[in-house]
Amino acid sequence: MQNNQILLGSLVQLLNGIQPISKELESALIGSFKTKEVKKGKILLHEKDICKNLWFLCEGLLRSYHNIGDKEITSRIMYTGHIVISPGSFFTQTPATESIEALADCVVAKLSFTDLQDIYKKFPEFNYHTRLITEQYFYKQEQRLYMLRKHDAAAKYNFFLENYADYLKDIPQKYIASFLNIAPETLSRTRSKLGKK
Amino acid sequence: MQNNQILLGSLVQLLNGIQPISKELESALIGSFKTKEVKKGKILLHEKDICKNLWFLCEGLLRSYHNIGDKEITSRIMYTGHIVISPGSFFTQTPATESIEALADCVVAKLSFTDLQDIYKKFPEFNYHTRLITEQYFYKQEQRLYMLRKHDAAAKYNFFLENYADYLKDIPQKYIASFLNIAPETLSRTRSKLGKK
DNA sequence: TAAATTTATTGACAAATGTCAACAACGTTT
DNA sequence: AAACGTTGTTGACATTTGTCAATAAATTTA
Repeated sequence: MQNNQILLGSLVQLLNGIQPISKELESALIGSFKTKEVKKGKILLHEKDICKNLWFLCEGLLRSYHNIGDKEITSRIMYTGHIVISPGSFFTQTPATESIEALADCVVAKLSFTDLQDIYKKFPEFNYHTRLITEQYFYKQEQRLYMLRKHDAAAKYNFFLENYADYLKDIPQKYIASFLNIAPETLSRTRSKLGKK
Repeated sequence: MQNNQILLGSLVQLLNGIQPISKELESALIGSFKTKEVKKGKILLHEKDICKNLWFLCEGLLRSYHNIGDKEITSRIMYTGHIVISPGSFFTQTPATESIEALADCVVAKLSFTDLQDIYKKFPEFNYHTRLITEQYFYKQEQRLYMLRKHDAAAKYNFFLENYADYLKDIPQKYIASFLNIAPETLSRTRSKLGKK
């Protein structure tokens, strides 16, 4: 395992891009994150557990999913550079209604909810950074909402291609299908109509 | 028009509930908001305009909508007590891809983007409040995402009943239908099957 | 209040997607 | 390489929802 400084480089860069952070905040963050490997297929967060950590996805690919009836529905797909939480559960520290699974071997850096609160206390200016990041994720989420209101399967799949093309080959189609809210068979047919893009 | 202090009472209460705000911040906020009436049918924000204001909905009912092809799609329904913006447009000060319309006579208090930035500068602790509010709205939005992935029209309409029952009679059915991503005819039939709840 | 306009309902039908089943392709393990 | 389990594809068909049209109901305007 490489050291935190290197693995968290892009996170620090992201924060500095919003507003330069002090050396003190930077080292508090780097000191609080614990990096670890998560193998493909492993579950990072189990439904009904409280999401006690925030993860920075240094490298890899994740999906979140929940169950409706007997069906498993993929709600988000998260790739390198993402900040990962189960929003409802993390924000309110209540049991999660979704699980998070590694779709590839990952390196994640985790920060506990309580350590994060300590950082907010010591460095209130950090609220500015996370406000802007939350705003960004909010907007991204809104775009997924628009996608789901698109008329037909082809339009939804095109949204996927525009936004997740780089990860296409690493995500099993059945997960893409449930992410787009269509049956796997429909996705298969849609793809062959569109010429297997 | 009543004075700001009264109309913004519930906003101040909301903020104090997160963390008590100083008298200075409170009066800066009350001084920066401008209240006005918006009549039913009026457009608060036009698509392609930049969302230069944040509104606090003191009283009334709003919807946001955008066009896909020749269809108008209602994306959000906002009622008394909501903080209202077009997220993508307000956060980045770029043209909006949606419009916001009054579904009833409203009283709104508006705060310009620049005045808000001034408040952030003078009262950096305010980032804490807005971070938590953004987190809350984020979570609400996620629930709408879940709703759209529900199987059938009845499940979607039940979500609506659970979350917007109080406003049922004030929202034309065609808007509810597009909010749920179903045809108005389908909603009409679904309602009669469920017994006109 | 009456007329005009918009919205909601209902029926008939078309189209898209879901479901079930069989089989093929792929990946993993041995 | 063979055997296994999983995933993806394809066909047949059922189901749901969308579309179009006619009418009724409600709302707005004159």
